[in-house]
Amino acid sequence: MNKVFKALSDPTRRRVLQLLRDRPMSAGELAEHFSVSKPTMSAHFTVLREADLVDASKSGKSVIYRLKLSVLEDALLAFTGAIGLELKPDTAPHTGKETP
Amino acid sequence: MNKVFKALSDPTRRRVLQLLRDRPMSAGELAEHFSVSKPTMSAHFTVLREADLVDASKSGKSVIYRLKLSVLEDALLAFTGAIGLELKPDTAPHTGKETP
DNA sequence: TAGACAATTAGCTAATTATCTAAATGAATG
DNA sequence: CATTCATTTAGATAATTAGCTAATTGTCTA
Repeated sequence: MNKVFKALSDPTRRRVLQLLRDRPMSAGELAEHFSVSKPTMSAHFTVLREADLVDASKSGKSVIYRLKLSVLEDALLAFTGAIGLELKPDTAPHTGKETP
Repeated sequence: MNKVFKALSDPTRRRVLQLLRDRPMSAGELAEHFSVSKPTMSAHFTVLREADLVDASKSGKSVIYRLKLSVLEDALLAFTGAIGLELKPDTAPHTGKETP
C-alpha cells in the first residue's frame, strides 16, 4: 500500500492513471500528453508498475499500459477503512463512454 | 489536492491521521506512538496542516491536533471520481466506538 | 519570577526524486 | 541486414524530503 500512495503523490502519475481510465495506451501515446521527456515518463511508468497500478505488455514496437483499477480501489478502500472514512464501491462499472 | 496526496505519501503521516480518527490528540501524545524525534514529528504535523488535513489549536502548553475528515474525503472523492473509480460516502458516521 | 515542560524553529546531513541528454536494446520493415 | 522507430537504461544534477541535535519560544506552576 505504501508504494501505491508513493505513486499517487505525483500529479503526472495521477494524470497517467486518469488517461488510462478510458483505454490502454502505449508509452509514447501517454507521453504525448505531457511536457516532460520520454525517459522521465518511462521512470514514472516504472513507479506505477512497481506499485502494481498498471500492467505493461509489449505489442510489436510499443509497450501498452493498462490501468489495474482493482489494485487502486483496494488500496484506497484499505486506507479509508483504516481511517474510518467509510467509502464503498458504487457498483456502477466504468463503461468508457461517460463523456461521448 | 496535490498537497493532500503528498501528505498521504508518508506512512508516518497516514498513521497520524489514523490515530486522530479516534480523538483529537496533542503533539506529544501523537509523538509517543512513533520512534522518531519530536522535531521530526513536528515537521510531519506541518505537512498535514499545510494540506489542511488537520487543525491545530493551542491549549495551555499543548497543541491539540484534530483530523479534518471532510478535507480528506473531498480529496479522495475528487480523485476517484476523475479516475472513474466510483466510490461514494457510506453515510454511516464514525462513532469512535467501532472497536470497543 | 525561576524552573519545568511542550512544541517549534534552526541548521545540518543523507537519501530520494524528478528531471535531463546520450546511449543501448529490441522489434518491424524496406 | 541495415535502418527506423519505440522504449528503456545509464549517468548526471538540482530539488526535495525525512531525519537528527541543539536552541528558541511560550505557557504554566511552585
